[in-house]
Amino acid sequence: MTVVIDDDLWSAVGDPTRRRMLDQLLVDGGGTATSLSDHLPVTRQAVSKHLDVLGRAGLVHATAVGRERRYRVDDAQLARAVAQLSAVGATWDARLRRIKTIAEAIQQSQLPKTEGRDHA
Amino acid sequence: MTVVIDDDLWSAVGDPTRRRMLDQLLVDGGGTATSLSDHLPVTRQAVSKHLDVLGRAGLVHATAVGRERRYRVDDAQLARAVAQLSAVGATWDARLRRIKTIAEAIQQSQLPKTEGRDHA
DNA sequence: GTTGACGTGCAACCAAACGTTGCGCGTAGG
DNA sequence: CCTACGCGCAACGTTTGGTTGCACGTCAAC
Repeated sequence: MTVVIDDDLWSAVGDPTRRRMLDQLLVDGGGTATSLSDHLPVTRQAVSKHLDVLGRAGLVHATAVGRERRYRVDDAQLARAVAQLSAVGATWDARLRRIKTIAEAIQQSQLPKTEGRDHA
Repeated sequence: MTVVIDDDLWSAVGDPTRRRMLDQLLVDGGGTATSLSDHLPVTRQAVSKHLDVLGRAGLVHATAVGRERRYRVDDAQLARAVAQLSAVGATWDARLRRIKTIAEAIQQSQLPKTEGRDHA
């Protein structure tokens, strides 16, 4: 348990702008820094830097087309990212569920002494 | 579609240190800035600031106990965060699946003209 | 009660990340 | 040729994650 997390992938996906960029790239099936910035509240430069980050995380790949630089999402890598998101989510969900169960058990058995503190 | 995301929740959970703090708090059922910093590679001050961020996001609540400040995870809010994680994951997963399906369809029907570009 | 140790909060400071503007260069197209 | 578009680079400002140092309250032991 305590799923091994790729912090690079997480931080890449952690930024709201980058998430929207990925969304956009998925919907449009690809795009350039300029085309992405058209639909985002940030400048082309900012988008370009984000694309660089996403590229280093392996989430997107670029191909030069004339004077354009066209980016596409790396399906496999995004799938990995999604897997990690749901993994962490599942872990927390499990912990929450376990806590709730314990709480109910304590309430039922009426044990005012047991407080759930195991060690330091 | 395009699930509405609470950027405050996301960014709260986006930081690796904060994720570990939440993990720790869940496992131990609560803790203080000092106790958390013992198991983390950062100082008590840094942890304190993170606790502040988590507090503003509603993910933890503090109760003063003597000279200690004991923090506990807000189950409901963390559950919300988990929901958002899996929501985004599900969205991307769906898009990926759709793309893959389209790609296969194109390959099967052998249409060299259709390129999937709808508009700008 | 005094004294010391522990836990906190506040302030100053540093580095990295996100964002901006301005500039110069290559390339496509009238 | 010359305009306009798309891009990269550099300088700069601001927010964020992190550190150190210090002062204050509280618990406990003497």
